[in-house]
Formats: sequence, structure tokens, C-alpha cells
Amino acid sequence: MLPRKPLDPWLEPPSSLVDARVGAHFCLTCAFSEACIAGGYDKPEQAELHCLVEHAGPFRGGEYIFRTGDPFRSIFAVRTGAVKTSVVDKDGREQVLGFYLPGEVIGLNAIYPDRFPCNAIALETVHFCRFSFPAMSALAARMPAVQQRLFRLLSKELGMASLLAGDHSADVRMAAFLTDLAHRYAVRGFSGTQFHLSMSRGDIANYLRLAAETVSRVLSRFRTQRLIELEGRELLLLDPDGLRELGQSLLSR
Amino acid sequence: MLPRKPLDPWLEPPSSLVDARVGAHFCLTCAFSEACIAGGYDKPEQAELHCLVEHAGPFRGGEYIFRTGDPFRSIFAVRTGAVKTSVVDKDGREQVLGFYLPGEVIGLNAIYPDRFPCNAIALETVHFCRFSFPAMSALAARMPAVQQRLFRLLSKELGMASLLAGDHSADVRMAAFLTDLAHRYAVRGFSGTQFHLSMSRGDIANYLRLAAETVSRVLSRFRTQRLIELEGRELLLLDPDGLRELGQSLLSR
DNA sequence: CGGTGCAGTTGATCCTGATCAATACACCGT
DNA sequence: ACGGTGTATTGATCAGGATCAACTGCACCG
Repeated sequence: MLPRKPLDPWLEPPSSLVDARVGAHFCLTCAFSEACIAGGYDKPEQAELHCLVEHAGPFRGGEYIFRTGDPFRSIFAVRTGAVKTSVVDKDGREQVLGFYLPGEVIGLNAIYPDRFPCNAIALETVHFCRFSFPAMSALAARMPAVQQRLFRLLSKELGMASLLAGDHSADVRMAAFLTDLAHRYAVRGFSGTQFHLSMSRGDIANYLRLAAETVSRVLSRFRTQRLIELEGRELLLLDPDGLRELGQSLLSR
Repeated sequence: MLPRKPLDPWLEPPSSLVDARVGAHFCLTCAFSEACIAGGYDKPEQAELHCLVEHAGPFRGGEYIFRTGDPFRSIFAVRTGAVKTSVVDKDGREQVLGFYLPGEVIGLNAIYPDRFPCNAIALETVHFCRFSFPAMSALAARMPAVQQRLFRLLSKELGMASLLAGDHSADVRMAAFLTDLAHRYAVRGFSGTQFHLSMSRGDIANYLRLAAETVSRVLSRFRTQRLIELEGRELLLLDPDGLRELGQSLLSR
């Protein structure tokens, strides 16, 4: 049980926070925001961009957005909810590759093989903006800003992939994971110290290449060290700097 | 000591093989081959492309091609030799991110931060083709084929990054590593069963997130299992299928 | 020549995190 | 209320690989 005082911020659950911002601010924090709404483009070009955007969803928790091997036609920007991507090796074991939060883009690793190389599964109810990729790359050919945005998105994801590389201790991995999540929420305009873990302990463990039991233990340890408070999946970072410090060797890239 | 009979192939060292092919076939196997020489483009466009290519090197083993934080201006295609990329965390420990063989491209992960996020270090004498990235992306805007090639290269590298993810045993990692190397050599027109390991045991260990001692032990084990023959850094795959089988859980992506 | 330094191999021991197992708890439909 | 199911936590034991250490082979060099 958590003490009563620090619980106060949770009396307004994060989900309401999310909902409140979605309508007003989503597009501003989306990875394509500049392309979609920012000025600087001519009106006709903006119109073209909006033509290739299409809203998709909702998908309920557990539903597949796409599956390994599906033909690649579109990339997805998460509007609300959260998504995990994963592959299943031939022995049937799942490998979680990543989590995607509102404003983030899924599907870029499908460009090369021209098929989705992984599954994307909703962790909770999810809405998307769907961008037709052929249309988008055609547009990119005429709008350098769009092309550059795509290059940068791809390159950025490349940098992210090395986050879980490295032989670091369970504590370091977890600290880096929480700090990364917090940062990503903060960038999108959500609280960077208090948020909901959309994924199960098992998914976290799988992503960090740990056992679920180890995840539990590390989180318990963090709690006794007063680094975090945690009730179920509601997380409060008590000492973000301490966590960042702990995970620094993973985050410095 | 290796038995005399199986050593025969090594009487002609791989390096001569490399040299023989470089002049004639390099461009054909380079990641940019289609862009650089393939037909289908108009002559003026080809001329433009050749304008932005510039030969660089040689760099001797141990020399830096670029360093973390250097401003990003060009991407590099390896012509001869081999390169490792690595980052150094704040405690001064090196983390090897990848190895690059002839025909492969370095520097794509620098697009987003606009600075190189890692060091690139020659493992042996290296020559490059250097492509100005601003010029290249400008060209991409006019030549859809170039744009698509860049997208695909980026996306492909994205898929590669997950090779060393996953909690696999030392044997599996090593088998997957050797199989991957063999495949990449084969794709570029070199022998896929017999090649030179340009990197030290320490670098391999670092890349695979193992201790150097473990690398030694695994390689010894592979040797007694008649999967490979190994003398110094000269490698012969005796049972490529066996190795592939062993590493399959890592390679299936 | 012996000296020095580095890369690699092999052996002995230790520790982190996986695995097996039991329990607690929330949520569900009947 | 009752199981039934899925998720999370905690404890006990075990093993794979890290670490420490000794030793070899080899290149380089004064």
C-alpha cells in the first residue's frame, strides 16, 4: 500500500490527462506535426499531405494492428493508447522489440523488406493516423521537408535500437527504461514523473531481456530505495535524477 | 595446429582474393551500385551522382574515420578493409556497435542528431567512397530511385540492429555472428565459408556482449565440434548449416 | 639475444539473474 | 459465494558466463 499523501496526484488518473490533451494537442506533439500543420508549406501541399492521412482504430488491448509478413503499405502514428511490437521465433517464443506511445511512429522497419517484419499489438485501446507510404514517399520527392523528416525519423529509430544492447545489470536496464519512458512522455507534453505503465511486467521483462520475476524484484528494490512509488501499473518517479544516474551508461547515446 | 590437408585453401590468403576483386567488382556489389552504375538513369543524372562521390583513405588499422560528436556531412561506403563502430560510455568503457565490410555503408545513424553518434575505427587498411549527404538528399528529391535506396538502407540497418538483442547463450550468439558474417561476405561476392576475421577476439566479445575469455572458449568448442577450423584470425566454416541451425533463433528476423 | 608487450587460451572460483515453486490479489461469469 | 483465470510478488535453488589468474605464443625492438 502506498502512503496517502503521495497518492494525491493519482486522484486524477493519467487517462483523463491523456484524454484532455488528445483533441487539442495531439497533432502538435506528433512526429509528423511539422509536416501536418506547421506553416511554411503552401496550402496545396498541406492539402496533399492531409489527403494521405487517414484515421484508424480503435483497436482494443490485445488486438493486432499488423502481423509479421503483412504487406507494407502504410506507417502508423499513435494518437492514443500504446502499442508493442514483437517477433515470434520458430520455437514460438515472443520477443518484444519496442513500445510506442502517443505521437510515435510504427512501421519504419518495414520499408526495406516491404513487409512488416514484426507484429504490432495494442496494449490498450489505440487510435492511429495512418499514412500511405507510397503516397508519402512520392510527396517526399517534392517536399524536401517531408523527405528530411522521414530520414530523421528512420535515423532516430536506428539510434534507439541500441538502447537495450549492452550487458548491463537488471537495475541499470530498468532505470534506463523508466527514464526513457519518462522522457518520451515529457516530450509529448505529458507528465514525465507520473504515468501509467501500459505494458505488463512480462512485456517489460521480455523487452529488457530479463525474467518477469527479476522485473518485480528490481521494482520492489527501487521502491524501498525511494526511487519510485508504484501501485499496480501506476508509476510515480520520486527521484528521476537518481534513476537517470543509475541508467546513465545506457542512456548516454 | 591445423591438419595439413584442410589448410590448402589458405595457401592463397583471402587478402589476395579481396584485392583481385576490388577493382573489377567492387562497385557492382556496393550498396549504392544501382545508383552509381546501373542503367535506367539518364546520363546527366549519373553524372550528378558521380559528382558527389569522392574516394577517401587509406586509413590504417586503428585510425579513426570519424569520432563521436563530429558534424555529420557524409556517409561512407567501405571499398576495402573493415571498420568497427563504437561508443564510449562515461566510465570510459567501449561498446562495439557493429562491423562494416566492403560494400557496406557507415554513418546513417548520424542523420538524425546531425552529428556522428559513434566512433568509426579502421580494423585494417580501409578505403572508402564518401558521399556528401546534403548533395545526396537533394539528389534523392529529384531521383526517386535514390530516395528509395536510402529509405531501404536505413530500414535495413534498423532490422540488423536487433541481431544482438535477445537473451541467447554464448554459443547461439557466436554461431549467429559467424553465419551473419559469412552471409555478408557471400552477398558481396567473397567466399562465404572461408574468410579473415578483421577484428580481435576482444572486439567480437564486446560486440556480442560476452567476455573475451568466453569467446575463446566458444570458438575452441566449435573447433572440437568440427563446426569450424580456426588458425589465428583465419576462419573456415566446416559446417555452415550446423552453425546456421545453432544461431537460428537469432537469425530468423 | 633477452626483454617487453599484446593477443589469445585455459583453468578455478564467484555472482547475477533464470528457473521452479508457492502465494496473493483482482476481475470475470455463473 | 464460488471457482477460474491472469497478473504480480516473494522465496529457494541452480547454472551460465564474468572475473581473476596463470601461462603460451608471437611480434617488435633496442
